[in-house]
This record gives sequence, C-alpha cells and structure tokens, in this order.
Amino acid sequence: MPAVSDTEAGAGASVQSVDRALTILEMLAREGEAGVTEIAAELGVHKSTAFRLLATLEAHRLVEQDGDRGRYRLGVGNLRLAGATTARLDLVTEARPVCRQLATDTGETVNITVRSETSALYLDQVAGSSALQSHNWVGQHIPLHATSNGKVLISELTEAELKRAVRELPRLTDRTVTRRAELKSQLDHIREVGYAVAVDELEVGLTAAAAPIRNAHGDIVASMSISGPTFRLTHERLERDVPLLTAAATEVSHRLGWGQRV
Amino acid sequence: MPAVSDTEAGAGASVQSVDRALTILEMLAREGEAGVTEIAAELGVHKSTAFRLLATLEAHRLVEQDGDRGRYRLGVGNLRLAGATTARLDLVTEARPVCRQLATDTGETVNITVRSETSALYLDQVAGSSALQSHNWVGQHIPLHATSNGKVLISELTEAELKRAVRELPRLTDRTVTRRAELKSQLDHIREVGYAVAVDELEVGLTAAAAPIRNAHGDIVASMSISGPTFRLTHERLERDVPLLTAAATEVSHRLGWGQRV
DNA sequence: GCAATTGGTTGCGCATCACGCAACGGTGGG
DNA sequence: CCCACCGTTGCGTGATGCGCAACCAATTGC
Repeated sequence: MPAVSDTEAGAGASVQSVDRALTILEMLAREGEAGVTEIAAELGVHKSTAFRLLATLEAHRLVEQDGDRGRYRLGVGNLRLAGATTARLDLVTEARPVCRQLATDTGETVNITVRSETSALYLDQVAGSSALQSHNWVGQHIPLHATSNGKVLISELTEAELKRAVRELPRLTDRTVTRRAELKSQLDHIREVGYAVAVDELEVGLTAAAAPIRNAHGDIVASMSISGPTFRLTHERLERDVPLLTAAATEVSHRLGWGQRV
Repeated sequence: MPAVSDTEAGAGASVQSVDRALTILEMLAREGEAGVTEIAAELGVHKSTAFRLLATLEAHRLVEQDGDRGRYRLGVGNLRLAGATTARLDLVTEARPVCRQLATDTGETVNITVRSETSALYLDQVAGSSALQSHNWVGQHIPLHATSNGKVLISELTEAELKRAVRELPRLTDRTVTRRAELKSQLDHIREVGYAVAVDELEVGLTAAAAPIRNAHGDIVASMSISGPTFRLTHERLERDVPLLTAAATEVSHRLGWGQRV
C-alpha cells in the first residue's frame, strides 16, 4: 500500500499509472534529465515500474534516452503537442507573425502572456536576433506584480478583481513592488501611457516592457512584451523600442477585432 | 478481448492505460477537440474509461474542457513541457547524425545555416567523402541572396521582412541574382518545390542545393545544404541527391518537433 | 412544453493488468 | 579483476483499472 498518494496534481486523478507517468514528465521538465533509479525513488515505486512507464512515454516520443542505455529526458513529441495546443488558440496564431517582426525590429525576445488566475501564463515566445536564447518562458506561471506583462494584465481590473488576482506581493528582488499602494499608482500610470516597464523586478539584470492586447470588446485579453538584459535595454533603447511594441500589440488587437467600425 | 491492440506507437509500450492516455493526446492534437464518447469509440474502450483517463490528464493540465461539461482539447501544460524540451534542444546536435549520413550518401559537403540579420550564418559542416575539399564555412556570414541556403532561409518571409533582410543585392559572380524581381520569382519557385539550387552564384565553380528545416510551428528555422564543384554536381547528380537532401532536412525537422509523421 | 436523445459523470464488483520481486548483463571505478 | 551500480526483463500476485449500468444536464424534435 503506497503511503504516498494524492499529492499535488494527483488530487482527482483517477488512473494511478497515468498519473505517475505524467508526474515523470513534470520531473523531467524541472530537472532536465534523470535515470530510472532516480525517478523510481522520487516516485516511490520500484525501478521496473518506472522503467515501464518510461518505455511507454518513449514509444510516444514524449521522452527519449541519451544513448542506448542512458538517462532519460523530454522528447520531441512534446513540441508537436504544444504546436497543436497553440494552433488552437487564435490569439497565438494571429500574434505570431507580428511577434516575429517585432523580434527582428528590436532584436529582443518577444513574449505573449495571458492571465491565469493569480499569475501570468506565458503562451508563446520568439527569440530575438541577439544570438543566445536567454531563457524559454513558455508555459511558465509568473507572479502578476513582478513583471511588466503581469502589470498590464491587471491594469484595468476592478478593485474587487484586483484583490482576488493579487493576494500578496512576495519580494523577488530588491526592486520588486511589494507595497499595494505603489502597485496601484503604477497601474494608474500604465493605463495612462498604455504600456508597462519593469527593471530588475523579477530577476536582477532583466528588463522588460509590455503592452496590452485587446479583443473586440476592448477588454485586455493578453499582453505582449519585449525583454532583454538590463545593460542593453537602456532608457534610450526603450524610447526607440516601446513605440514599436505598442504598435505591434495594437496590430494584434486589430486582428482580434478590436476597434473595427461597425 | 480488445481486437484492436498494439497499433502504431503502442508497439513496445508496456503500460496499457498510459498508452491509451497518450493516444488521447495525439488524437486531440490531430483533431483539435473531441468528446468523451467520441474518444472512447476511437480508442475502443468504454466511456467511463476514457473519462477517467481524461480526468487524469486534466489534473495535470494536459487537457482542458470547454465549459463545465463540454468537449475536451489540449491544455496549457503541454506548453510547459515543450518549453522545457526546447531548453535542452540544440539544432546542431540534432542535425549532426543526419548530416553525416547525407554526406556519406551523396559524397558532398553538408552545411547547416541559420539566418542572422541580413546574412546566412554557417553553424556546422560535415565534409563529403570526395577528395576535393572546399574550405570550411563554419562561423561565416554569407549574403542571403547569393546562396541556396540563404534563399531557403528567406523563402517564406513576408514582404516587409524580406525588405529588411535583403537591402541590396551585390554582384559576387556574373551568375549572382541582382534584380529584386528575379529573386522574388526564384523564392516563389523554392516555396513550390521545397528546395533551392545555386550554380556559380557565390563563387564560380561552386554549386549548392538547400532545403528548409522547420520547427514545431512550421517556421523555417534553419537550412541544410549540400555543395560541391559545379563540374561534379551536374543536373543528373542533383536529380539523385536533392531527394536525399530534402528527406534529410525533413528528418531534422521531425527531430525538432515538426508535425506530419508517418 | 414535454418527451426523447445525446453526452458527460459516478458507484460497483470482477478480472485484468500493472506492480514488486529477483535475477541478468553491461559499464565504470577502485 | 572484482565489485557496485544502473538499465532491463520474466514471473506471479493482488491492487487497480476496466466495463457495466444508472444518473443527470442539455439540447432537439414534435
């Protein structure tokens, strides 16, 4: 009898073996790669069990192993699934060409995010021309108060909605906004100018600017951002890039039916 | 007794329920969305079984349902997994074994390039078996309009992107394409047939053919080429080698998550 | 406006199937 | 050269995943 059961995502999950297999995927997403024994230990099951789960995942290309008898890591099947996931979201489909253009124009990384409960969910990313892909944010949930995207996403919420979306303001760097009053005055400013900037608020050395994407009703449904190292995204660079950003976000809004004369 | 068994990916997959769950994901990737009954029928299991598998997938956010009792579709959890997959995915590493195979099959030099602003950047090279060696291109930036690789890389750009990427068309040999209209008609042709050929356009005596490498979204992210002396890469030789080239490029695309398998 | 059909959801009990066990083969380190 | 470790595989058992049937909600047709 396994003492460990309904942990985290496992709640409500009826099929044990599937639950375990999916937990393996999440482990690999977190840790990069792992061996059978290691996975079995973390899952609290026998080696052979973990091995069979891995074999099944491998048959669907969701994991692959290093050599013939090596460690396991995530496989390309995930990319196909993600491609199909985003293809379904017309937001991403419409935004993608615009993002590519913005990425080449500014040379920085472009992201598309939506609000998911109390966090910003990163849906898509186009790497800037600046050689090294900094970090892939896709699929991650980030606190709303600590990023330019997040602030844009909550900038037009009602008082009650805001209270629900931002319950606490944990400090992530020493530039993170942690006082509610300050956050609110920043949101006022964002509504006024139509974009948000965050310097070193999520990670030290990371600067980002974001602008809202609206649907046909004028609601903010998503946010588009450019981000890069603070040393490169100086005040002067932002003065050049922010107008490009807001124009791109507006373009996507138009494609979603915003501002069309009826 | 389930008449349908070890189909497609199921071969070698030991854990039945996991195999079924993953098959559901693939179904949803293919069809966009589906209901419990529909899924159960296609899987050859009872409704309740399909439902429990879906519930488990939903707990891990790999699927989500439309309303409270609606149809099912792929969920955002896939994005997270894909983000973690790309983080460790390296174009050169994935392409290298395929390049080696292509080099031995054709006997010519194989190159991998990506677009870097207004030029093609050579990332990797595998020398062909043929004694006569061309020099090593790795690390070099070459004008986009003068090589087969470059033309592939710009073949699906929008009008605006193309304008920015190819500002001028300097003449490098007397076969170099220097008229914008001609370049565009060549790009039309490349899109149609799926590969590009350049004879004596970069250097006199150098012929190359290139084919696109795509990511999970279908975007052209890189180009693969074979190149050799013009006297050897005759029309007949190309007729034999180009199918090998396009097959190899497609194989790499698959390794990067590009769809359409089998 | 009601009946009928469709489609997602849930408790139950049996048999299957997934699990733990133990042994194997390859690899790397002492 | 042996030992320890790790991925892999056949086997027997019982936990578990499955089919069944009934339930409920929504939509359709009369």
